[in-house]
Amino acid sequence: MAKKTIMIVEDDPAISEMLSINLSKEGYDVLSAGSADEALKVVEEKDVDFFIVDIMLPGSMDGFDLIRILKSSEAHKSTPVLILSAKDDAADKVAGLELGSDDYVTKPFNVRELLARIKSIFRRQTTASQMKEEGPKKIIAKDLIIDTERLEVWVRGELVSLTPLEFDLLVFLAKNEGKVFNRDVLLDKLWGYDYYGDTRTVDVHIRRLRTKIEEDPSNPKYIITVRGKGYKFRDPGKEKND
Amino acid sequence: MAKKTIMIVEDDPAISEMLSINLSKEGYDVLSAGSADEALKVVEEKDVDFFIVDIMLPGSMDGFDLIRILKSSEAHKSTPVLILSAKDDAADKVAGLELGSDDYVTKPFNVRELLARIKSIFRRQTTASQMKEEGPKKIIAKDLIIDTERLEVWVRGELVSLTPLEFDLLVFLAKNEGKVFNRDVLLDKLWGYDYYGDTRTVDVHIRRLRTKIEEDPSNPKYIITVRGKGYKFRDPGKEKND
DNA sequence: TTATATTTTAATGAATTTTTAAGGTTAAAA
DNA sequence: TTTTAACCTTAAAAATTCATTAAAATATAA
Repeated sequence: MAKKTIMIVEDDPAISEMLSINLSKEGYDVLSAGSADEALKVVEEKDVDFFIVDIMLPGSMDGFDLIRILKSSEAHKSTPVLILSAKDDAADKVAGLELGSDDYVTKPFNVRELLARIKSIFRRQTTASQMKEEGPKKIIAKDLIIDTERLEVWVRGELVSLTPLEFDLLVFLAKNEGKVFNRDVLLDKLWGYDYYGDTRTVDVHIRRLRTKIEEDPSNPKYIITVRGKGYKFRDPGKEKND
Repeated sequence: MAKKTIMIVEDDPAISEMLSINLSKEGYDVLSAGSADEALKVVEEKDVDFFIVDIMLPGSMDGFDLIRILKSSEAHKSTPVLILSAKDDAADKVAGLELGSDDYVTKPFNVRELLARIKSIFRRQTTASQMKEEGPKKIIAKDLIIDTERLEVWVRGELVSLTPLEFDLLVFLAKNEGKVFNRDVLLDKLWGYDYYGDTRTVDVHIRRLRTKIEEDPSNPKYIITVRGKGYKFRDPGKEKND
């Protein structure tokens, strides 16, 4: 059987090169691109059997856009795609899987594991469609409805407009109703491991979220502060502890 | 929380000192070494939680050698390492990443960013260890329910509000039901090894905890004083033993 | 590009938590 | 009984954490 060709689409040259070295060592042919545009150009000329795609890419297209284009092309509609991402965000993961990606790996990753996963994907390269459902499409908590499919949030019958970050934050907290998350965990989950900003930035987003979904933002019913520990989502409709 | 110790391995005293001052200001304990040899000596005697390593070092070993040795030791195989380098060389970066370093910063660097990166590396380290949650999510002792996920405590059907320290103290004692801890051990476990305050401060927190969870705080059922020895948690539901 | 929306930083004050300190109480030893 | 050491209790000082706002920086869309 001919050598398989793997394309890495990743803007960090260090990661790209490290992957390239390791994949070559494993016996794959490797192509690299630093952006989605570049990747599409290369794909025109070379045969690619597998894509490793970073979500965060420079330029007008991100990794999702690239995957969308690839999957809509005749040549690559069933070529495996593995997503690399800085954040372990369920929404991103779902989005990727819905686009037809085969795996989702969070940076920083273990190289051995990554190689194993690639091998495994090649092995079971049958009809993929093993999309695992992650939670309900709609989250309803009292007067709050979060539609994760339409990306809409309704409060007391009104559609409210959230920014992407606010939406992700709300969905993450709501999907883990009751569980307390400290700021560091939230930064990792929603901003990604390579976020170098201030931890207080979480507070500000919580505040803005509250002004949008709470009746009285200073006395929140949904997004609760657990002093010294973090924040949690509460469903005011549910009764006490069991 | 205990203070983290960062070791700087850098031969340029100007850079070393500048980093040292800034890291101290951020609340870290700082150790310095001017060569790999020196670093290895210090590591024998002191606990180090993070290494900042310059690649170009005087003597027979360079930064890569040092990292290789550290990573092969049991004590530091998973201690974070940040590489400082004068050249923004992809090959060096790759080599560093392959050795297991966590970040790579090129001189001259922005101090603010460096501090942020260190913080971020610590962040994902702690979140990684938080993943392996041990013990049950709920601790139940007679009329007392401790929910370690929601960070809630229920007493006789009522939700009581504890401060972070009170909560941690209660969880620690309850997880070790029956075992007696003296004040010094409690200070070590809950305040951190570098706490230099009064040992009586434990009494005060025990007192406040009792007023919140005990029916009669002066005749406690849950948090028992063992005179001359310390405190222990008891489950009044269980039968007594000698 | 400019304009607009979003995100981050920074700074203040308020509220809560933690520590200190000091006198009171209790239990065991002298 | 007296003494002593350990513990309890309370109040106030000190430190920390959070909410809030506005402005600066950044990203996105027109």
